[in-house]
Amino acid sequence: MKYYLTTPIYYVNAAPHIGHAYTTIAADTIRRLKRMQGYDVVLTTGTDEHGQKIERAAAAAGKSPKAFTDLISAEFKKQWSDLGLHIDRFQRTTNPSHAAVVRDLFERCLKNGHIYKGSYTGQYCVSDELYVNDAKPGDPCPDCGRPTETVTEENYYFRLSAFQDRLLELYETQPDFILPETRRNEVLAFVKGGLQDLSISRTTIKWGIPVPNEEKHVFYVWFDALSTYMSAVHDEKIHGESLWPADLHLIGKEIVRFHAIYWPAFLMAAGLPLPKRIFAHGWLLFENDKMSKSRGNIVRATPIQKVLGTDALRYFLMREVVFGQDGSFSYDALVGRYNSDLANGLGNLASRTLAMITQYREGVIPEGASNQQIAQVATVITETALEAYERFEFSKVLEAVWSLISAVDKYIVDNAPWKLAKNPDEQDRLNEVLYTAAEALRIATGLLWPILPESAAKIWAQLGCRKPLDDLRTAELNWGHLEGGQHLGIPSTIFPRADAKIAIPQMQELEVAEVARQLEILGKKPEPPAAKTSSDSAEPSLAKAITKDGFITIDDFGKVDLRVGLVKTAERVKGADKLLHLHVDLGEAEPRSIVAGLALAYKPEELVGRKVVVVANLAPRKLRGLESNGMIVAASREGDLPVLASFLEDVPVGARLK
RNA sequence: GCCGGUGUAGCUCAGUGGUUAGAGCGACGGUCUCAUAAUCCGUAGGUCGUAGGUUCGACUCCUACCACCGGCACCA
Repeated sequence: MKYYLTTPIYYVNAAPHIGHAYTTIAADTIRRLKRMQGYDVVLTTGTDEHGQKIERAAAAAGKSPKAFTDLISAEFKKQWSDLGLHIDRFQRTTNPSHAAVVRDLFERCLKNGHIYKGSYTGQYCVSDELYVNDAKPGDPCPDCGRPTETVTEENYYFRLSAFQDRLLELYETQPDFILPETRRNEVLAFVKGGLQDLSISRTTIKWGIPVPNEEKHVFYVWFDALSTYMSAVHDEKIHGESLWPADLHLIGKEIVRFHAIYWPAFLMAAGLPLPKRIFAHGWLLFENDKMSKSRGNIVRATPIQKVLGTDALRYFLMREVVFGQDGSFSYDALVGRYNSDLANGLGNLASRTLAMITQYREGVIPEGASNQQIAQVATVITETALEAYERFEFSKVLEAVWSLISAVDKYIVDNAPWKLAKNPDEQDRLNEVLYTAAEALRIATGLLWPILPESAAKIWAQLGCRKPLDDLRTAELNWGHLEGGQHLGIPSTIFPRADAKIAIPQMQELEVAEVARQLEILGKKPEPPAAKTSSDSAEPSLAKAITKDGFITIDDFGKVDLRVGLVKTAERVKGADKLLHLHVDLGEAEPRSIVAGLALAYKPEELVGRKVVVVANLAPRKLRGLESNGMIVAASREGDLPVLASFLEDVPVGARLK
């Protein structure tokens, strides 16, 4: 039986970080689990390399798109190999074999009448390659906040609207198509709300896969990217069984819609088999904050690996985070888990068990009976762990295995083999204790292999087991498979205790170096995180006004009429979380009516009587039916609340800023 | 605004209509000595978000409210 699973293909506008690693580590774990269950497993990952954003990033780095994406794609590939992840296929959207599959998917949909040509005039966000319906010229992008550009484009459209019923039927008949259930409910709500046709081509972009028989069109990112799941295993078979459809798409929760709605609809339209399951995991937070570029709190995997080892990272991610929910990363918690669970728990049990067999039995695992209670415990726990694995409940798997570890620790103390060793009449009992401990350790190690492949292999070898863990099958986790008479391997410490005071600064230093290295590869100069936002976000749409040197002229600035205003009234706008309706005195005949998105940051009463900076000559517009004549100036960073510009000294109402 | 989720010991979480609400980690005390100053044993007195209600009895059921999170809408 084959089992085909995928990670998302990662967008090469950023270098790999712990979030990418989280998904891919989980995929590697599932891959090993399925392997242990006897499947012929294939795991695919890759890189998503097309789009205007990449074109621009490449240009900024002084490289051709191809050279740029080659470089970053190689970074991802290297990251997985550094982390010891077993990747079977690494697919790139720039791979020629991929383009053929995309065109084929398109032509099938076209032939079946699910694609038509239409045209779109409106606002477009270059950064997200997103059409922003209902936006006006100059409006910012709903997603990233960067200014949108006005475009008129002829596009190919996918008739997504026609698939509402079939999608709902899919979710109905296959309740576990989307997991966890909260994600399924969200998708259901979204689809029930009605689906709009989807534009699947772009003429504004050159860097992409050309649409068949078209000069100007290239495929839109999702039509292109999702197809890698098929192109990576195109027409491949294992023992006569086709790899497609995928058994599992492992994704992050931010891309559920594309995988659970668009992708099955594309495949239905093309008359191709659908993937069997989509599992969306949660986000990794940094000390309960969202990790983001603008906060500068993104963590990389490599520094952790270098200081504590890959398995420490894998263990932490799988144990601390409930798979499917958001979880939080911190260096303290990482080192805490490492020391208390890995060093004191698993590592120490291996160490004491092997040491005793070495000292008392010259490194040979004794023959004879084993303790029935421990055997029973091991059997039950193995069952529990395998069931939890089946549901991808990795933290429960680990809890179960650790309860076996503590049962064995207790058993050892209760039986005090060091006392038995001194008594010639107790040699049989000593054999029993040593064998029991070793066999329990073997089973725990086998169960842990999918999550801790490196350390499991070490313990396995130290136990003297020869068979590669990759060939271990779940049936061999039954009690009693350990051979008496087997010679131990060479002992070594698996998880040396870490001193948090040393390890954490070490990781943080390596982190700084890694960030610098990645920035260099991306062709960006290292700069302090706080300064990054402005250069990042401003460039696209100001391009026309900005001169070659990146400066505007005094005349350009003069066009903006900034005035000091006094807030006279402020109230919340009904039905909008973020909006406040203000009346602001600019020294004119009447206070101006201005609607501002400040409600999350300020209470209405905090604003009344406050002096603010107003863009006085902004074109009027209506928001929620309220006239807005101007804009309140506030400092804002992506993901943060706005902070009003204000004055330390008193200034008269109506004064111009220049 | 609509829909959904969460709120339990310092931290991470489990939990059931009913005697004194649990686990792991951390902390403190003790113990063994095979072991990575590890193990093992003992100790932790937390208004089970707030306020009501149903009930003989609620942490567990209902209602309202608060906080946080997510989706959608709105908006930026």
